[in-house]
Amino acid sequence: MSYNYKEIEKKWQEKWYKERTFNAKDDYTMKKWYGLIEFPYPSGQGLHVGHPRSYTALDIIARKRRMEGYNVLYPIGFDAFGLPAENYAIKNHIHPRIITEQNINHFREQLKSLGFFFFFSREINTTDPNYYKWTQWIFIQLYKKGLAYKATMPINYCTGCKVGLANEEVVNGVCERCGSPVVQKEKSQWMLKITDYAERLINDLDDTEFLEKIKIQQKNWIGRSEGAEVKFKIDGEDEELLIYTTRPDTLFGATYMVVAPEHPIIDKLSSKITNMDEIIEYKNKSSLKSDFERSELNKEKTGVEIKGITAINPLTGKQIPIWVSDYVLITYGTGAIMAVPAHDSRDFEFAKKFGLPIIQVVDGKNVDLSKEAYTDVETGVLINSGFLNGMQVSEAKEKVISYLEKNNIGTKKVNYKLRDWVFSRQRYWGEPIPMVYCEECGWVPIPESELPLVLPEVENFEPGENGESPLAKQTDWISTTCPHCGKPAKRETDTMPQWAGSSWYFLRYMDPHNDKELASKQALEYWSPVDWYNGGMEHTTLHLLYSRFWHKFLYDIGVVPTKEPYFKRTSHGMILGDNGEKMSKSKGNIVNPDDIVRDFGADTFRVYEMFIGPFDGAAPWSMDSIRGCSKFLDRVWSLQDILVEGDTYSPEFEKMIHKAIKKVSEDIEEMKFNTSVATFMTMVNEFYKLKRINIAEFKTFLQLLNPFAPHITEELYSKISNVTIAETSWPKYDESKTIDESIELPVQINGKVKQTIQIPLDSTQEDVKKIIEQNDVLKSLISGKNIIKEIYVKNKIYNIVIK
RNA sequence: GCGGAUGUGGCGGAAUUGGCAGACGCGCUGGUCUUAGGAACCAGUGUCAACGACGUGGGGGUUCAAGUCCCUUCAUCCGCACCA
Repeated sequence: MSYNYKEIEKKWQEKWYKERTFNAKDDYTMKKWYGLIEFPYPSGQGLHVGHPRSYTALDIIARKRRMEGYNVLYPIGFDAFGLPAENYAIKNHIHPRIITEQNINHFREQLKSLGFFFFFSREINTTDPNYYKWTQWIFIQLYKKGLAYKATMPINYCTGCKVGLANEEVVNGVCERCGSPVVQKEKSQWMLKITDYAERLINDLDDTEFLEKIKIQQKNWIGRSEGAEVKFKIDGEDEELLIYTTRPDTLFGATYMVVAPEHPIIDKLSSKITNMDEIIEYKNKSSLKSDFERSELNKEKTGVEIKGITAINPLTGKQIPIWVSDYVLITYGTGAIMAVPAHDSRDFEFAKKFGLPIIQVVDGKNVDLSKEAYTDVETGVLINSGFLNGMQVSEAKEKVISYLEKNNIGTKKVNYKLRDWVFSRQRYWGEPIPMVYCEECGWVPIPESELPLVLPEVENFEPGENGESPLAKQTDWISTTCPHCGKPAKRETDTMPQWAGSSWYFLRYMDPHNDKELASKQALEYWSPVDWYNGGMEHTTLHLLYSRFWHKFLYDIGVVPTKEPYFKRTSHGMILGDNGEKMSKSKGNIVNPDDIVRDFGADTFRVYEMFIGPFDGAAPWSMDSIRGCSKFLDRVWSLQDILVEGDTYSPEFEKMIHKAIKKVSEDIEEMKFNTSVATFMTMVNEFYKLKRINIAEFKTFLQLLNPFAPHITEELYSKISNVTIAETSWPKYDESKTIDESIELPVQINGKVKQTIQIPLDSTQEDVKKIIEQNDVLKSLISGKNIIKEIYVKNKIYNIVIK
């Protein structure tokens, strides 16, 4: 028989959200716990079944923490700027604000229908001027500290969205959002100097409890490498070519140089270059290539020798040719390299193709330089390398760097793959960048007293022809006066990227209605840092890195009290369609959360998503399995039919309950929710086996299950108690009562289990042996055989080796 | 190419330090009750030539004992990708 989940869930949700049961307390002397999930983008499709996986997980932890006596903060909000609303606005001529508001209302109802512990009283919305006032304020602080700057540089330009993108938003040469090709375009952009924080963004990971794979991915993304910068003289000129290398030890093997097509030396020495036409042609060809084409063509190297100039290898003194090739990137290192074809596979390939000399400088076993480069680092001995001969690679690196530094031809240098953050978007639906351009004073931030700089109302949301922001057409709004000199000036028309609002939202939750500061000092002191942040792996190199950067900056200017925003970061796996593929409209395998709540109830939905598999892994949806969870809750409901009196655990169940408290308590901390649910199911099976459960047992069981299935458990609890589960304390277990006095010991003969015998806990080998000798089956197996060895591992196993 | 994972019944998945492989759920088989069953309950369910043997992607090794440790190999997924 099914319980009436519709009525019960509605009843408890009304109580929770109307009475604001979950609000954090303002008592800053209590121990606190701040749990955070990534706030959703309120898309028109509504909630996805993937959202509740993460939300339920931290909801469980939040509810447990509250029962453990913590002052809990588990907030929710909406990351509501973004392209889908804007694109919808362009198509349907509805203001994005209106669509966003509708979507948020829909999302909020959906979230409430799942009974989350969220504090809707603290709800935030990144598109609310009272919120983005502080996003703009942070930008101005960044500007004041020189961390926001305008630069004209080649940017990734999406031909579909007509907007500049950050490197992180370009996937396989196409736009992450719309899939259109991305090309390079020169544009004046606001940039944020995240590279200044590269070292700290790596090092401070040590102070956090992020999952190891998250730390590794961030470190790889930042891409720190140690090496040297070396100056190569241009023969007969007063010019030098600066290169970066991680293998300064191989300098004697540098037989040619390569510069990126965009390298300034080409223009600088154009009068000396004899094949300028050829070079220009090559430059043009490579600038037309999109990122996608460049990586597509990465098998076949192209390039042109720059004739008329040569460089001098500073160690050998020999003249070496300079080439231009797009396998060297202007954006990394110095945009120029020394090529050591013997020990770098790209240089090797290039040298082979163009017949350039290959000189081996590191000796190694089984090296065949006619086939491939020998790139094994840190092993091998230097040869053909003058004063480095005979040294190990690591030693040679040190020696050559000190030689370079002494002779002023090079320095030790650390490089990063991370680049500065392109912060401008030529779009309407984003935070206006609070800057004014004055012919006299240059860029000037608007006075902080004028914040927020509100988005102007516009009629037309289409981007301009030349990739201009829609705001560029708002001449009234653009015209202003310079805050510095008072002369006529123009506002910046670009807006901020979607990552802006989400880079600090967790701070606003601490004090969401403050109109004097982004949050009060006391609130920041008390709630910082976020204790536990769960989100998707896809945000590891974008949102997570950006927000750590902003937070470190806010720490530096004394706004926030901690170096790191998040103490612990975990991630959830994706929920796939029932065919094992990612849910998508085109595949027709989308599951709508509303349907699940309607057909099975929120509690079943929550329990199922926790039972579906290991939290960290991808898991396919299964309508059959969700029925199993529905059945389980029906059986929980029917436990009241076999309920008997009793205010202590009965002897039959005492062990099981203590063990379950331990197991579930530990599982929740380790996010092993699936095995917790299995524990609940086993318990219910046991109660039905004896056809009884007493009130004490029932109460504990309901408390343990409550974070997973809050509605049904509160309803059942209300029938036997006049307090709610939320007001009770998390059950405690007695370690001694989780241990059995008598255990089943497997006995093996030659490693195969033949019998299990009952023995008292902690029996000695002699005692166990006596029992074995009285066992007929074992006796007959051993008799007449030669016992070679007997192994007894206390309370685990007894193995007899016979011949 | 580099980095990160994963591989266990028909399916989703369990399994402290190496110590009874397959918990829990789905599905399936048989039964009970029912006018009926996409309901409930009971029993069974790794494989096979079944009182035994074999079984955690494949091959090898260490060990009294390996899903777990070591070597090697294959497959799949994810992230990055000419980063010097």
